[in-house]
Amino acid sequence: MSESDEKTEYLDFIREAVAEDLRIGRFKEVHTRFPPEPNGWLHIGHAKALFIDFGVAQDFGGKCNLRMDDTNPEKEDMEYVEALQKDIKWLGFDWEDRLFFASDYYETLYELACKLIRKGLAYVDDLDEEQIKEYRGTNVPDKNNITYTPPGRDSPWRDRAIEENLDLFERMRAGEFPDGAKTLRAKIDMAHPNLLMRDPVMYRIRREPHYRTGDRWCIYPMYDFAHPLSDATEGVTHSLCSLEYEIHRPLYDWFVRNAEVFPSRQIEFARLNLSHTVLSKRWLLRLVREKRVSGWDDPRMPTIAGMRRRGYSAAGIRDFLGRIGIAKTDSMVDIQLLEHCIREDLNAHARRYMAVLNPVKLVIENWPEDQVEWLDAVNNPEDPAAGMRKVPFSGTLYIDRDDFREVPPPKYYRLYPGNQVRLRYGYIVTCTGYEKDPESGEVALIKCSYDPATRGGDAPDNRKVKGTIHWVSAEHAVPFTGRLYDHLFEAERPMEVPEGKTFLDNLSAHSLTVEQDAKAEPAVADIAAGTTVQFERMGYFCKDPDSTVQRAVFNRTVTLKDTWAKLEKRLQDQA
RNA sequence: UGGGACGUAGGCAAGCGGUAAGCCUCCGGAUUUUGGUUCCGGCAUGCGCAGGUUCGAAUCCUGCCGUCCCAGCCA
Repeated sequence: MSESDEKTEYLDFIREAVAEDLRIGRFKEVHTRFPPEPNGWLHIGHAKALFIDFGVAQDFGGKCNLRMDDTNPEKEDMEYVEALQKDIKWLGFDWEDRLFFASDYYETLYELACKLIRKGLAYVDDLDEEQIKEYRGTNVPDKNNITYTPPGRDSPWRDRAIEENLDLFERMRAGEFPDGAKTLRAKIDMAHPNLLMRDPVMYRIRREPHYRTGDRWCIYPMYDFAHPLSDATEGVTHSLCSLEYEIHRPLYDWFVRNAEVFPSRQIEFARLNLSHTVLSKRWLLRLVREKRVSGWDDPRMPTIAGMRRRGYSAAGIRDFLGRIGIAKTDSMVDIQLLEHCIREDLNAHARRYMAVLNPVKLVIENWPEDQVEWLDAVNNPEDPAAGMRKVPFSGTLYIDRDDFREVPPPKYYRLYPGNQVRLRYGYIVTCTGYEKDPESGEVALIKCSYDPATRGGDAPDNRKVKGTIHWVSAEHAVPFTGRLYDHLFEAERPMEVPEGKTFLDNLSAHSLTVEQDAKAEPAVADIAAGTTVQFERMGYFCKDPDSTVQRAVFNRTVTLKDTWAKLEKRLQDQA
């Protein structure tokens, strides 16, 4: 940025705060972290956090760590650690050699807990779960049966001697007490208006093997204690997290201050909500467990793995993340913005091919018998460097059923009896008739005549041909399965359901349509799994790993914008 | 109820006392061998509401209303 720039570049509120911290010398550098718990797959909501954590560090010349926030042995697994890394890497974020685990800090954390005990700021409590809740003074109904929050009461064990606490805590670690028998609590203020400050639990006893530390520990630190101190041991300057942790900040600061560690600053932003889907591990897990989708990487899932399989590009996702902004307002982003970003990226980079999803045969009656012509086709009109390819043309083709009508609706300018249309890169043809299957009543065959002077699609006489449709030569066609995906939920906000219903009732009935009989031009056979291409006029498609040598499977990533479909619907609604 | 936050267009989101950026959606129109792309144009006399301060308020003050979050030995 030159100094002559009148307008300073816009900084979101986090970058503004970070810049200020640097300016006043609160920190000398910027160091952030992305702290997932390895108990689920990464979704687009996490990607927003990733984008902020890594983005802020990068913008200020700092670093961002990847830290597995694994302090709960009941839910975490190495499988997730690996999946998480794969997805983060794929999205384009690089933590270099800084992959850390909160579980590596258990010893440090234990020492810090002892330090707090020695300072008289933590104690071993014998109260059980129910009692702790009761003493905390929450959810108490008053005489009018309205719940209110009276001040809590001190635990009878709150004033144990320091030596006794130290001894008990050591014995907790040594495994002398059964699960849940004792906890270590911070001694703060049982009358604090913020319930989190009413002597929060720091350690619980859980005899559960941890995926990394095995059975070395039977006590595990709680998030509120472990997180600020993990940040501190990594020298994290800015601990960025979502809004629901705002209320935890006083606690975060309390631990930092009293444990006398590096003073990381927590800043909260609004998490992402996306229309027509759900973004919570709990609900996504339920979709998987109840087999409403094929797995965490089902192309309909808002997981990164799902989007990758669907054909979304990392660049498109990153573009989206950059456009939604960062603020503290609870908001819900229209999924159409995501789709727009994906289309924009794919439009520039995806190769074009011709493929027919729902084929109907078209015969050119005046085509020389058995003749095949290999015509030139552009690979990507947005990118001349992508070059050209040859496409075989013959007298028997497939076209999409939707490109022919027995009686055309208003404004329809594709094929219908008497009308002419251009076969892309091929010839201009005129529909001379059609045949129907007597059983089904479906159109079985479309007859056309072609104009030999229009090879390649040009009209030498400059006649106006409004429609251009795609096609596939029948004898050269490569069969494939098309999986057409749509929004998982029809409702914009799937979680908003009437009494007695659940979000599962909002699941869309047509989030997946399978086309078993699709046909593509021969070049499609060479596409590698995982590659996203455009099937002209139909949309972007990604070759699925389920593909076999005999049969390719393509997932529809996203449709092209379809002005005609919109127009037709409007005309139908009017009628 | 107590505590913590947030309200600018259909959806996001700038704005930081000088007269409402931008993006998506939507609606027009031009170009087009993808009804795609691209390009032009339209879309808040108004910033949750009501008062107040000021020459001037989305920005400052007061009061109200609405929405979200917390009340796990989850993170």
